[in-house]
Amino acid sequence: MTAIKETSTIQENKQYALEKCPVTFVMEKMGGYWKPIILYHLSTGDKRYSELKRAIPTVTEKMLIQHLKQLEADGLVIREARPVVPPFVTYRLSDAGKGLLPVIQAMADWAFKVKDGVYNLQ
Amino acid sequence: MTAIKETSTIQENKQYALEKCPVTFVMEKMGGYWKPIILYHLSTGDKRYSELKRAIPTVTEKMLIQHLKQLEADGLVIREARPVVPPFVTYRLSDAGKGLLPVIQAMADWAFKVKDGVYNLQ
DNA sequence: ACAAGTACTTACCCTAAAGTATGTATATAT
DNA sequence: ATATATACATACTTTAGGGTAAGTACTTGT
Repeated sequence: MTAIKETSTIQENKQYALEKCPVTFVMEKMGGYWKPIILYHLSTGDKRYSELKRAIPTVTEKMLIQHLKQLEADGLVIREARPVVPPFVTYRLSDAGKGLLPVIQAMADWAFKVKDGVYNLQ
Repeated sequence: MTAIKETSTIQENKQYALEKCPVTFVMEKMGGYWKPIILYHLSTGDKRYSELKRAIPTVTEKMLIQHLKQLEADGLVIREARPVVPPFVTYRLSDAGKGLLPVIQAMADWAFKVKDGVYNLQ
C-alpha cells in the first residue's frame, strides 16, 4: 500500500516478532486503528461497503478501503463483487477471520467488566 | 507522556471509540507495539525491569519504560520499588491486567492455529 | 441537464509512535 | 581508579499510520 523501507529497525523488529511472539503476530493482522472495529461490524454478518461506511460514520473512505484491502490481503475478509452497475460489493469474514472472533469477544468482555467496575483502572 | 493536541481529529475519534466500541477501548490499553509482548512476559509472573529487558532483547530501554509507565498509568501493571541500591524494581500484572490474559490467550491460540495450518492466510 | 448513489483511487500533509544516542545516581567488585 | 550493574531520563530524529480533499466511472431518478 505504502512503500516500506526494508532496512528500518521497525521492520526488522516485525520479523523478530513474527517468529518469536504469537501475540504480536496477531496485533499485526488486527492492529491498526479501524481494523478491530471493522471486524466487529463484520462479525454480525456480511456487509456492503456502503453499509460499513454508514455503520462506522467517523472512518474516512480512504481508511476504510485501505484496511479492507489489508484485511483481504491478510486472508481475514473475503471481498465479493457482483458485476453490476452501480457496483455491489460485499465483505465477509473468512474462516481465519471468524477465528479471531474469540479474541474480539474476550476484548469486549474485558471492556464491559471495566465499565461495570469489576476492575478499577483509576 | 507526550503532549497531546486536543483538537486533532484522531483525539475526537478516540473519544468516539471509547464510548462506542469496546474493542477499540481495549486496543488503546494494550495497543502499541510492545505492550502485548510485555503483558505476555508478565503473564508468567513478576519480572524485574532488567529481566524484562533481557527477555525482550530487541526492545530499546526507552520503549520499555515508556510502555511500562503507560501500563502502570492505565492500571494494568503494578510497579514495586524496593528502596535499595542498586535499585530493585519489579513489575507485575494488576487484577485488571490479569483480566486481559484471556485476550492474550485467545490471540496466541489463533496464531498457533495459523502456524499449524488450520487457517490458510495465503 | 443535473444530482445522487455505488465503490473506490490518488496526491499531499500532519502527527503520534517508535528509534538513536547519551546521560544520571549509587554501590559493589576488581 | 575503573568497570559494571541497577533503573531509569531526555533531547533529537525518523517513519508509519492516519487524515484531507479531490477525482473517477457508470447508472438511475427528477
